Amino acid sequence: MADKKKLVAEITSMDEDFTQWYTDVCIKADLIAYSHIKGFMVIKPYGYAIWENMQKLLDERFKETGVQNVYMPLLIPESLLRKEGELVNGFAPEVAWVTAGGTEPLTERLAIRPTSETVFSDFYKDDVHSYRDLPRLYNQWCSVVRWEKETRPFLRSREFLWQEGHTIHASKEEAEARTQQMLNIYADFLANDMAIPTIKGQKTEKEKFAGAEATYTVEALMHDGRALQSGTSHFFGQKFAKAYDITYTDKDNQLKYVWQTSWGATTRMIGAMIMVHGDNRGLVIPPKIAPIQVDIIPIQQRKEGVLDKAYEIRDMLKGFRVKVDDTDKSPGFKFSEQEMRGIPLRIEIGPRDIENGTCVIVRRDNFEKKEIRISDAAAAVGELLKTVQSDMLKKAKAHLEEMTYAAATPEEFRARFDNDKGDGFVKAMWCGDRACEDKIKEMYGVTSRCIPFEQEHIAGTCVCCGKPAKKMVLWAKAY
RNA sequence: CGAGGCGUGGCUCAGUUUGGUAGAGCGCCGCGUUCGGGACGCGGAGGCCGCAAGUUCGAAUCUUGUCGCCUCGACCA
Repeated sequence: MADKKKLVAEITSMDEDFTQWYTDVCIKADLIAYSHIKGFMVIKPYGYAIWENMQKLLDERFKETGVQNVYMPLLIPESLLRKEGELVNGFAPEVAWVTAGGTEPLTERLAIRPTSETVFSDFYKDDVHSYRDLPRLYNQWCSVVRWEKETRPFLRSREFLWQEGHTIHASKEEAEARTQQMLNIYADFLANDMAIPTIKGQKTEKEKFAGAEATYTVEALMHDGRALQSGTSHFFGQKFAKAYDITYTDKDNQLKYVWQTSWGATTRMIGAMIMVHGDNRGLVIPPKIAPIQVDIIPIQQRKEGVLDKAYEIRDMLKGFRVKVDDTDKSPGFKFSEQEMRGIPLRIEIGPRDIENGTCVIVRRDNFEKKEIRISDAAAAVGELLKTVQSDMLKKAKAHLEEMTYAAATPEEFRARFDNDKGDGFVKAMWCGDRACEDKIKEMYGVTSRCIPFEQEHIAGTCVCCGKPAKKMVLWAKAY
């Protein structure tokens, strides 16, 4: 098509410059605007609607497991933050501080929460007295601030929206089970709602959360072959319980420390959605979280009856999220905009169709186009949205598998990573030494993403040092 | 925090070398014609040239300082 170049002129091709493509999509799809402070972005209505849908679907899953929502203070006194050493050390470089109230300097400076383990712990300390009070399954939806050096929309902003669940339990087993349960919820949500397949596993000592005893993660693979941590769940053991003195009296009248977990997922998942599903025309949103699922575009809308028919079709599609684009832009403009915004289905309706009693329906994910009877619209849309949703997951799964390699030897490992291309996940054996992890990162810019739950035997020796290997690790360049 | 780049209508930028009446395209507003892949005509609105101090008769342009943004590294959801 002669106009093809012009059509996509506003979005940089992802093959040409993936980073620029990503930024272009964020802006052109109307998700965000930059603010005047580095790392703080405006999430526009369309972007926020995506987040709201994600929140709703996640929140439902949480609540099904007994989780309750709460809200905790934004500010944390420095003394409170400092009670658990590892957490402070982990976050110290990126904490933002409040040092004055009005015109008066504060006697103790206050941290803007980078995460709320300390606040929850401090609260639980007085809130829980008996085994009858356990478990506590609290979650909050809020924003946190971490003063990152380099920032990118959704992937790494200084303020980001998330949920943080913080639970306390009477037994170690129960807390560990909760950690796994929440990780499974993330994996399930990502696969079934966001159409993003992930690899589940445990973080190494080097990569685990500051203060955690064990950190579990779901790792997704972006279109450019880089990994993105898309949800984490931590088992804290009794570390915070001891630092913050969270005790309860058990059935046997003994004073005991609680067992604790936390788990979080962020607006970063929107970045994952963009980079997993997007293409050179822009965003592609999975139907279950798309703010608009069907965009009805009238052709020659000023002709008698066209707009009426468009509204009529909209009314037939009750139960779906439908928009009629009745602005006076040209149809070509509307097509491009619908594609840029990743709306899963487009219905074209013009005088020609009306005469035949048909309309044209086009899929965003693969541009497949077909003519259907207007009377069949509701059934066809319902069917197609399901198909698009599952096809998107299939496609993403195929990409993940295609981009996952096994490296048995240092040479094979090098061959995958010692260049700008050929990223992806690499499964390789590891001896368990931090030194090898550090060395691999230094040599290739590659980090251990996780020790997958589903272990395979790739080789007998470590891919770095050649000593006997303990675990198979999933390696990748990461965002 | 290191290295580079950039601050001029909403956006992308020209103008800065050589100081002399603030420009273009896109977008926006109005009217009309269009409409099956980013339409067109006519009319219109919109700028303390990031901020501050200096040099000068005169500064978007020169000097100094300062603030901010972008990209890439080290650190991180």
